[in-house]
Amino acid sequence: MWYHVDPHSGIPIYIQLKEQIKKAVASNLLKEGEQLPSVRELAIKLTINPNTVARVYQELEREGIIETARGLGTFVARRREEYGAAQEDILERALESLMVEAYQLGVDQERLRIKFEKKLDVWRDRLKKEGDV
Amino acid sequence: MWYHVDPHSGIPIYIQLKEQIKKAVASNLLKEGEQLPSVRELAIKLTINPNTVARVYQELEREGIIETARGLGTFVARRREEYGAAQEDILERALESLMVEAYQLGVDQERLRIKFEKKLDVWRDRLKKEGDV
DNA sequence: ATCAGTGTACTAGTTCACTACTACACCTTA
DNA sequence: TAAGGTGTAGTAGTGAACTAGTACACTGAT
Repeated sequence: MWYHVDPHSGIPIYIQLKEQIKKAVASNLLKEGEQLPSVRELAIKLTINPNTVARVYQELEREGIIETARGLGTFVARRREEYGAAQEDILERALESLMVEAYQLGVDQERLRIKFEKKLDVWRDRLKKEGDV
Repeated sequence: MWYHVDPHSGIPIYIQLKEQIKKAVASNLLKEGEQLPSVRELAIKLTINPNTVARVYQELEREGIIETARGLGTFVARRREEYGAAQEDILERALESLMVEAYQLGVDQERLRIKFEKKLDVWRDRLKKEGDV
């Protein structure tokens, strides 16, 4: 639908596509259980190789974001609820990167907090817009 | 000093080193004007090629984080204070990535906020510990 | 059983990221 | 002006990342 990809951007095609799908899922544009376009269909629409789409789907499946069934298609997985040490660690690093980035950009802490809160609100709205189930 | 690097980690050496330096600057372990180890010195300590270190320094200079002078050495630059549309954009993306990541990890918004605040405090402490100038 | 849909495996080629070797250019001090 | 420090430039090789071509395997409906 709204997927698009630029082979000349320097960023690998499969990364571009993967990020778009991840974001779509996280912002509830793609809802739980919803079917994604087939490997071939998407490949044709984006004029890329089916294997490239397949790779994206495989990686997303390994990350537990989608589920795929041979002969049937690919679907958005149920959101995981568990939250262990590994997740904790990843989030920790992500936050640290954000701090470093902000500093490098010349953004002071107060400004960062405001930005963060604003973004959090936006996200909350997106998730609530079509309350799932 | 505390730099270390693993050639077998899968992550490029120059990325590892660059991130360490960026983080050191952002957390005020490396202060404004402070001199970094020379290309050769660091290369020998880490048993890597001088050019790899040089690449790190070049990229960091392009990002405005350090300043380099032929024949003299390399130094931590003054922190930039300007804050334009480009910066705004980068920060925006960083925040968005964080939201997506958190969602994927199964972290709800409230928990994310708490984590964020905690991290912000840690960072504030680091910056204040040796108030510059 | 057959068909038309789905995802998958295998293979291979091309590009480029990454690192290293070597030699050069600049600056400061004595 | 010579020496010893600094960063830099050019070149090259190895390997892996990325994508594509082609053929296979599974599923559900007819």
